[in-house]
Amino acid sequence: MAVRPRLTTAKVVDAALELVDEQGAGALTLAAVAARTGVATPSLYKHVASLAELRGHIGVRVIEDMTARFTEAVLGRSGDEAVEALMHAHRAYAAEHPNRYAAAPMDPLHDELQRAAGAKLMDVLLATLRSYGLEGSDAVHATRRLRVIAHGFASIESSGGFGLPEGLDDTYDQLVRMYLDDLRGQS
Amino acid sequence: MAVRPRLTTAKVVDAALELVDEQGAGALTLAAVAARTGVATPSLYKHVASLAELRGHIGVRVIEDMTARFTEAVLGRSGDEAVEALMHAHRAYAAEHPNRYAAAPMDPLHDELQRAAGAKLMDVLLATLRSYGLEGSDAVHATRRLRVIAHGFASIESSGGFGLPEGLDDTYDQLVRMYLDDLRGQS
DNA sequence: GCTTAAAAGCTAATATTGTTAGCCTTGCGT
DNA sequence: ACGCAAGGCTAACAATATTAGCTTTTAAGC
Repeated sequence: MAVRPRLTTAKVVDAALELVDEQGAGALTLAAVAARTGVATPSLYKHVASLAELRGHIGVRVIEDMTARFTEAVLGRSGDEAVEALMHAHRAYAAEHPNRYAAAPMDPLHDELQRAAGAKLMDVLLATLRSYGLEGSDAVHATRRLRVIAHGFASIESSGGFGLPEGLDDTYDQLVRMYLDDLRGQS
Repeated sequence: MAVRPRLTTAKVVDAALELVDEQGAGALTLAAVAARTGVATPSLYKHVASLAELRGHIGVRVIEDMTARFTEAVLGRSGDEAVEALMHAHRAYAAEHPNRYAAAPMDPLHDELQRAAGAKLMDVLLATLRSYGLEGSDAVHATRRLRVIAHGFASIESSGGFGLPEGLDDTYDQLVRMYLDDLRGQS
């Protein structure tokens, strides 16, 4: 055989994400990833310690992707405009990759990679709220409220929990406005 | 008479829920349920069509439980008081059974049982908002916003996604107040 | 009271998956 | 040129979901 294009952990995660996007988290199996990467199943263990660890990598990747998207959305904006852009970027990501979003765990606390990725995401949220001049625990609470709304909506929408998608844009706009009003009133 | 304590679908679901509560959704296996019910694994198929169907039953049960709790919480109250009671009941249920809550799907659309259970839950939400005099799509949007907040918070809290639990009561109170203010302002 | 048929259990068997062990080859560093 | 580690492979094992078919119990009808 010629020079084989060697596999890497990143490529394994790529294939796994494709699989999840296309067929849902339940279809994430080492056998399927192996088939997609053109390799025998046990060979994957040279790049990934276990299926559980692969899931962890997926979580990290999703958080990193979201961080990148949110950062881009927020660049050059501040105040309400930035918060709106951030929240719409959140919804857009979940809408583009519903299975992936549903698969990513909300508790990135299992290993150091996840913790670090989660911390970076949190930094973007905090920075986005910076112009509101929130201090200490006020900033923490405001960040949590933002997460609750963005994740709550994305979670329900991406799993089809709203039933008919009719008027969902309006619902989300109302949520964004509610949050902004609250930020203002809280002062 | 109960010459022999026969197994029933409900008892299988009971055992499955215990298992999920104690060891998480990942530990839900037919073998484990069989062990807990004192029966050989294949015998479970006399009461449940498949593991997937068992998961569906679990979803229905969770929705029914929540409906009962919410109904009780809301009885004899109206307006802001009712909404507060409902939202706190939601959080309490998820906090008492975090694994179960995380395991229950947000899209009860797979079979008729799930759809019916979901509709009943929705009826309670709509009834709770009745005293605000919302009509048509306004009521739909208000219900959705309520779900987003309650589920978003419960989802993150039950999976440990908030990190330190410090001040979570305050965060939730702020969310409840934000929603009530929004309901008022929307009028 | 006896018969019988379905309900509910069991064992055996199969396919799929995660995982480990051990071998073989390739290509890079020296 | 050569050795060795990285990265692939096959074989093997345990656990699981699921199916098939047998046996026993239960309850109902006569």
